[in-house]
Amino acid sequence: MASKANNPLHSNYSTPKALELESIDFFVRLMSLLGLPRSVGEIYGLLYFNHDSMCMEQIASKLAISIGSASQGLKTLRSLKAVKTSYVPGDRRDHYLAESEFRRLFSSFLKDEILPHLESAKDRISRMEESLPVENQEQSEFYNIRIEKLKRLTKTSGRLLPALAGLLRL
Amino acid sequence: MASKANNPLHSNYSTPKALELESIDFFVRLMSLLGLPRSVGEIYGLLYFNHDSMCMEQIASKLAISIGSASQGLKTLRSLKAVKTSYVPGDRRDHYLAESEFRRLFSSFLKDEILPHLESAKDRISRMEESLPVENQEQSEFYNIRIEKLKRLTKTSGRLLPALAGLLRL
DNA sequence: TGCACTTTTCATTTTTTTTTGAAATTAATG
DNA sequence: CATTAATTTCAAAAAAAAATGAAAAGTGCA
Repeated sequence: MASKANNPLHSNYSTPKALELESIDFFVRLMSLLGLPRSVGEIYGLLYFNHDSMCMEQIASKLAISIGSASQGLKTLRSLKAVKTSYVPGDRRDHYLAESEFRRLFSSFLKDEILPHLESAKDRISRMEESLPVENQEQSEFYNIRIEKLKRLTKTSGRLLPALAGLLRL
Repeated sequence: MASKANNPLHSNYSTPKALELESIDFFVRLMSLLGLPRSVGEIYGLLYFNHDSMCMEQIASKLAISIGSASQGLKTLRSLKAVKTSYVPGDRRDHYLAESEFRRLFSSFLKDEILPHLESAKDRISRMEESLPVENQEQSEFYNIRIEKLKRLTKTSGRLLPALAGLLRL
């Protein structure tokens, strides 16, 4: 414990409680908007205002969640590039810091969660075209217009979303 | 039934089964991406390739869902302006058609689901600023930078999202 | 290599969300 | 205005998602 006080890597400042709670609240809501579980938001919210890195056990006990949740949540955050690990000499545990560039988080999110759906949407639209009735003129017209709109939707999304992520240099 | 065959408002064309299934599949996934329940996607997917309007009972029985689900789902779709009702003479039931302009759907979605969160995020950030410690210089610096990033995130989102909805004139 | 510690995995439990369907409400018709 | 049809509501059931925690797997150090 004395070593921690002397270690320049540890500032020993603890986040003010009220700030920490607001932060957790903020990110729980944000992550839930992205369809991510509560625990992921809690972990990121906790790390976001923490000057020092934390190991998994600290995170779990501070948030009063299980180590299973913490492990899963950190895995998700790592895959989103929303946390980075920091090396702490003399400690073999992994230590985590929040990646405060949201752009990374959003662009990984787009890549992981949205783009795969866009891909499969294209396939689905192709299958729709194959299943169109050939006979009736008036009727085909209606179906073609609808399919055209779906194509525009996927095309526009495929262009707009990555551009959006790029704009988010916060 | 003979009256239906003679009624110009009813084209009597039924959507090809394969097309209908692909459509339902497509919109179930899309709606689920927006956090909306399966039944909402099913209903919209069914209506999207239907030339004629359908009443709630028809929708529920075609999709094999309860009338409770159908009622709830249509309520959601109405609030998103994703369906419109059409008047059918001599029938007191409501009849529904898909609104095929996705722009409406997305802009209502933004207004209903996203913007309220942005509002409350602003309040939360204000509270964070109030709970900052006044003492330590070095430490305040860190917190201020983080809070600044949150502000930029909410400001950028508040500008970008409505602009995005505008761009979606599909 | 073997030990001790750390992290991940995953079957089970808990919580949350969605669906159901019957009762209540609303609205149209004779 | 009473009857009947259509729709909504909502408590309960079912399904889906998330959290738990103990066992398994991984990892570094002596």
